[in-house]
Amino acid sequence: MRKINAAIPTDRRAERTRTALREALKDLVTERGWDSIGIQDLCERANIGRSTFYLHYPNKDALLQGGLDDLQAELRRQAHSRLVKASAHEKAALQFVYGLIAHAHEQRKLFRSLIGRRSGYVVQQRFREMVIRLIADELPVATEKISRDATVRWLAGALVELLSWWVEQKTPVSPEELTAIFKELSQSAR
Amino acid sequence: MRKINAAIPTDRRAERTRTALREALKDLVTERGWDSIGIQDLCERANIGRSTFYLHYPNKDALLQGGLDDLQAELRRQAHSRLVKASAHEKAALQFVYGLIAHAHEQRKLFRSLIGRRSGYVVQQRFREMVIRLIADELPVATEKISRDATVRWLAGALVELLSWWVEQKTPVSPEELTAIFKELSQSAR
DNA sequence: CCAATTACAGACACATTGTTCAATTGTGTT
DNA sequence: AACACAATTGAACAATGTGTCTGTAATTGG
Repeated sequence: MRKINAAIPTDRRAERTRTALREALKDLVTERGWDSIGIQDLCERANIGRSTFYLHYPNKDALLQGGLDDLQAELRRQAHSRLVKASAHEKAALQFVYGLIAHAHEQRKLFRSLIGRRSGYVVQQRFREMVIRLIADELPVATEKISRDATVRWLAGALVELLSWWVEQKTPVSPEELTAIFKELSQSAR
Repeated sequence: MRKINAAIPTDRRAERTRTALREALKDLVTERGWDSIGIQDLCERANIGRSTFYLHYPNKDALLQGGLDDLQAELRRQAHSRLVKASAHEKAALQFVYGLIAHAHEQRKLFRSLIGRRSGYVVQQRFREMVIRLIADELPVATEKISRDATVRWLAGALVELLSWWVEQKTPVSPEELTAIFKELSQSAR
């Protein structure tokens, strides 16, 4: 293993290289999914020497890590702002759900690659973990006999899978409809 | 690609190599997860020549698929026999759920590697597809406005994720309890 | 401007994959 | 038991990808 300067890049070149790589990753994931992408491809797309890649990241996964952190941060921001704007009686749980769905709608192609059939393990896994965290934050504390953890996981799995179905759908279901469907189906969790 | 005789093997040797390979897969997945397993490893563990592998399966995935197909068939059989024995008022759908959960309970370690955090993308994907197929078969035809496909995916995602949670749990929840939890949570789908 | 950092191309050893082939062994059948 | 046939084997092969290391050139921050 080599020493990686994964900390805050001060040099403009490093900055450029990294953003170029992230853009390339996003593009390629959108086009071809995760698994078929090699480091070669990334570097070519990013116009970067292959050996340069290893100066920044030890492998593909490490590169992905950063990108998903960004996505998660954005989703959290969205969820929060929507929550603030929501009227009082709308302040039910799972407000972020619509935010997530809307976001998936806007970036349909990206999400198709993120959670669709062609995506890769790391991506799906991280995405699901993210949704689990989001739900864990927003789900009201259960008083029933069913374990809260179990409910969270159950709900997250359902949401992610439903999203993955939706994103590959050809006939359009509106984000509002999908949100309604999900809430209708998942009402037992309240 | 090569021609694969995936049909019913009449020759004992073929039979033996296949079961040996499946056993090896099961063992290795349990020990090391999916990703780190190479075809080399499989053959060594199964005591099989590497070129022999390709006479039966084109790649790792195909081997896995075969195993999962068996599991699916077995679960279907179980579900059917349960359904026959069930009393009239018990004849709810999704009879296979308990079978799946019980199976996961018996082979906890295997399932942990199959659908747990350390598993690989292909495995999770194939497993989920299997569950989707099972649910699609057993879910009563919906008459409501919610798309049946959506419901199926929603339910499958929930079940798989719940299983994945359960299998990594330390404090024991019994298979019966888990089945109850799942049905309780998912009752909106009826 | 200068010293330090970063990028680069190319080459290297290494691992893995999937294919081919001739020779050998095991099987089902008669 | 003998036969024809199917499966297995090990070895060799090209192709691909990975991670490392080099010397050199370019860019940067101070």
